[in-house]
Amino acid sequence: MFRGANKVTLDAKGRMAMPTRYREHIAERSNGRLIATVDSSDHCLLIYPLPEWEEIELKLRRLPTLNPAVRRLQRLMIGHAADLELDNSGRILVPPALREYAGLSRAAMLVGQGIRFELWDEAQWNEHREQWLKAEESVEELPPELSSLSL
Amino acid sequence: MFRGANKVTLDAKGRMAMPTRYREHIAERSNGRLIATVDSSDHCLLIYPLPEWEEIELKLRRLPTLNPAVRRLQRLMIGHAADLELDNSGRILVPPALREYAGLSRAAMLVGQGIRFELWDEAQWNEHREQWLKAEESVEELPPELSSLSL
DNA sequence: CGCCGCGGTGGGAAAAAGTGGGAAGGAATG
DNA sequence: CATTCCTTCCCACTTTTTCCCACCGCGGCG
Repeated sequence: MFRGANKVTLDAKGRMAMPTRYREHIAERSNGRLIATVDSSDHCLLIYPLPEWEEIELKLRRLPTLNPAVRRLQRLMIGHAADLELDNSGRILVPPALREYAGLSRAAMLVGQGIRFELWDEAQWNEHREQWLKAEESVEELPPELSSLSL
Repeated sequence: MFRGANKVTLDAKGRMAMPTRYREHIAERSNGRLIATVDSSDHCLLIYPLPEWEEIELKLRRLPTLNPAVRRLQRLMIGHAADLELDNSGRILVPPALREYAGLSRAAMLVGQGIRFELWDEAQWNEHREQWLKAEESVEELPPELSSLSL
């Protein structure tokens, strides 16, 4: 499982060094193969080991093609998915189109989220983080999914 | 499986280079033979390897012929299907009628969607993409197919 | 306090992919 | 039957991408 927020940098060619503590797990889980795609609700990227992504893709493809909401989600997620591979130095090359979508320049945050990572531009990550904290403070009514949660 | 968005160009003769990473799969799956047809709901083209298309065509032909919506879909999809073949340089020649339907000039996007590709005029792809993203932001009520999805 | 090693970073060279042009073959029309 | 136009195939050039190597900095250990 991937956890924790890591400060990472993208070099001029768009390469990002995967923090070493994840490399072994990725290597044995998926032979160094990852999939990056866009997050449809925030301007950040989602990065999955290949096997995990394939399950997601299957779920998406099984949905009815002629439903507009389904089609939209398929186009965004499958349509923007890029194959990535760890190179000999443990880096991945983030394609220009995805970099642009997430507003990635040099300073970025790689955030572990269980089966996947999220990759944020560092400044945007910090902004959103502030907002999430504020939102939690001023919560009055919890949605039913959360009201019975024990943490 | 096909995924990801690829910037491609149609040259003056209407030829499009298939990105190399897909070529091998297409070559062994269908011997380089593809079918292009129109998308009935958006002005883009759908491109299938021949075996996949044949299944789709079968599904379409099995539907009740007297239903007007069925008839319409059959006429659009089967009626516009064109045989394509990868040439020695890995390019396909997109017929003028289909180019016109999708408003294709020079800059285009080839978008992997599982068993098929979608081919969009680049400008139109970008416009639609903006709209889809906006729609995702302002989602209030998820359709039942999506409400329990975990990605 | 210094040296050794690993992780991170950058740049350069070789290979491959994309693009365009040209020539040859075939079909259609006058 | 000949000429012209269109299509298809092939070759060569340019640009991009990928792979590899070297350097730098920090941290740990002797």
